[in-house]
Amino acid sequence: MQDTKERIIELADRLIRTRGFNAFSYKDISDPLEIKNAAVHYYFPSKTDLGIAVINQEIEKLAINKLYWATFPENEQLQFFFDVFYQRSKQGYICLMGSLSPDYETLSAAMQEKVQHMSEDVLEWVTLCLENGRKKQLFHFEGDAYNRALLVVSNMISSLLLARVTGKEVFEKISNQLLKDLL
Amino acid sequence: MQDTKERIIELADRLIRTRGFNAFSYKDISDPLEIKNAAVHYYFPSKTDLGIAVINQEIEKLAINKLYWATFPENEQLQFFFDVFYQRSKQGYICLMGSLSPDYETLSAAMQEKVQHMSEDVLEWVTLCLENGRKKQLFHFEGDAYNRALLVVSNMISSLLLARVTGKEVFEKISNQLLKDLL
DNA sequence: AAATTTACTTACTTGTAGGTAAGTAAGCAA
DNA sequence: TTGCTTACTTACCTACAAGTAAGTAAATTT
Repeated sequence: MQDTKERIIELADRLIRTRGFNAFSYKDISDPLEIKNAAVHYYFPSKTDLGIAVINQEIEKLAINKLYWATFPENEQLQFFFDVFYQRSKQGYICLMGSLSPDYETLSAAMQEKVQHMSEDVLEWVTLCLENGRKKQLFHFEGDAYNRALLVVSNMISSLLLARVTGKEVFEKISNQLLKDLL
Repeated sequence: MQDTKERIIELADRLIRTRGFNAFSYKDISDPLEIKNAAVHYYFPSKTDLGIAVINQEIEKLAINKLYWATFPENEQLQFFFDVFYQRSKQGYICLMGSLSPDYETLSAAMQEKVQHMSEDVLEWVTLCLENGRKKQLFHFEGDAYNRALLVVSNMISSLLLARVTGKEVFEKISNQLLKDLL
């Protein structure tokens, strides 16, 4: 039953996005899955191990998406990217970066490294997407593509945060404004 | 010694910004101040009371700043606003919104309300600042001022988050890009 | 001078956190 | 069929979380 391991990661992912890494316990995982907390420790000896598994899964998901999106023009690629966040906003979830970066100082060195890795991955992809899109005249913006990518990523992260507090319509308002500025 | 109460709020504020609301305990406050944890409960019976006090202080600080800034032209007002965040980024602190919104679902109803209040306050001010600044031709942007304010606030929040993970230079890159787009 | 309030401390409680050691039933491998 | 591995459970531990009840010394009010 490798199934259990995947269900633990799945639930941990949801808990990190909804409550935060420091606000869920092994009990929050073992109870709904109807196993004992020691069973969670069996697969993930420490909470750090579990956190890392969740981040790794996210990094892999991005890698798969990147491959799939690569066949489309850059403006559509960026739209796909936004859609990932849009789906999350509808569920009331935030993204891993938005959840883990506030807790950054409380995370183990190993988790901090993974969080860094993930953010670099995302920023690198958005930078390339914007850069290539501009060359093809699909995007129009001034300045360094990396700086523009920072703006895009930054807005994705915190529009999910704001959406939770001030209402879900906020996400669409921010992403529409962002796109208008770029196209 | 009303002093103790203020020092508790001060330290709680720092802990919320550095570690997160769910990642500090009364011990983290009582130890450095060399008092007992019950002394913290004396001033703030529950953790929620303490959280609310911290948010209230922030709302008051903004109110004072708003009054002071009002005598300046809007582009300078916005620069002052950015500077508040810039100072935080240099300290490695994040803002209250960036810290409390990921934990939003785990907060008491009373704290959730306060967080909402704070975010509405900030958004209202930035919206007015942008709107008035545009009328005076100090800002140049397309679309609704509120949507643009969302973008500005959203970037302030998450540039502090990103700065923590990918380096402090990120804050300046984002805010410079933002200002360039507006001026 | 007596009563009350302020600003705490002492000493506790209950609950839960993350984690571990030892056991076990079922499956598979030699 | 014996032994090893997998996938857990049982039963526990230590640490600490938030919170409280009762006490107290000093200051303030009446």
